[in-house]
Amino acid sequence: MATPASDPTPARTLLQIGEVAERVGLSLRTVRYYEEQGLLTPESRTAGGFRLYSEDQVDRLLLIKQMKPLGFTVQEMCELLEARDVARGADEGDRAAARARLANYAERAAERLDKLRRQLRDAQGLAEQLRDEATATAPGR
Amino acid sequence: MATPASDPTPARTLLQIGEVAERVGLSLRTVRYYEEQGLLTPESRTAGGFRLYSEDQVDRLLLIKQMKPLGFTVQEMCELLEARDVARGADEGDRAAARARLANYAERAAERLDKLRRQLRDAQGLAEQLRDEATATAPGR
DNA sequence: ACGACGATTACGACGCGTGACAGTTA
DNA sequence: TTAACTGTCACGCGTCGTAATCGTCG
Repeated sequence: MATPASDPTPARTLLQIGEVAERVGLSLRTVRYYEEQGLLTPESRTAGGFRLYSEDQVDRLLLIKQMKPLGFTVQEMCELLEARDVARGADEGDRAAARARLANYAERAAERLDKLRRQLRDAQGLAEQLRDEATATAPGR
Repeated sequence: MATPASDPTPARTLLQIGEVAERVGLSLRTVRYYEEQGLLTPESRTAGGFRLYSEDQVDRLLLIKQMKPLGFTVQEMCELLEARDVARGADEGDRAAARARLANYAERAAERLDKLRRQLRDAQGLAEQLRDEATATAPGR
């Protein structure tokens, strides 16, 4: 299933960093930066050292990209993803704790969402107000 | 008019920076920083140099605070506010151009809004997903 | 003259990347 | 050969925090 021990040859296409960056819409530098910060490690490397990424990792990067607007720092995302990994892992004991941490992050995400929503409302009114002022043939005088 | 020459004593309460900062919810430092960047100049100063702000300027600061979430840089807000000032000003000729610029900013604000909305949607799904993973009694196994 | 408040200046730090470069690999 | 990739170091930007030192207000 998720971890097919019966399939020794991982024939899944592995991409190198350029492909990945292009697909996700990040620069090579940024992808390496994220790695440096512990956000994702390439699944493997070529003999020569080229990074090789799986499709899952591309998804992970996309996830990261979606998370940013929530105002999470790289470090937070790092911890969050790590918790998620554990929560999906095999170790029953660790999973509970990891899920708790995940819940914690989920809650924070929800808070950020609310904040975002409020900001959006404010900003919406503000944008309208701007438009009004811009298009008013003559101000209130 | 806007400048009542017949009222020599501007009895409007002027606040000094501490009051202003507290009301708006910014630090003194930030208020001074905004001034440094050209966002707002205190209406006047005491003989000794203390900054004095009008109520209008408090509003302006609140406006600025609401604008930030839209991703405008301080410089952009600076230009925007300046355009607004001119658009409200007396000079008929300048007003047209200023309103055009304002419209430009309004449009950009609208774009940012859309972007915000999209991000919000993404993030919303993401937060749910997180919650699901966190609360799942057992993952898909 | 006292205590709260403010001015100015300057150094620093955090978060998030972005070059630039010289060497290696495909 | 050429394009893509490597690691490393350092830099920049925006947004303030903080502290020192000194002046002002009532």
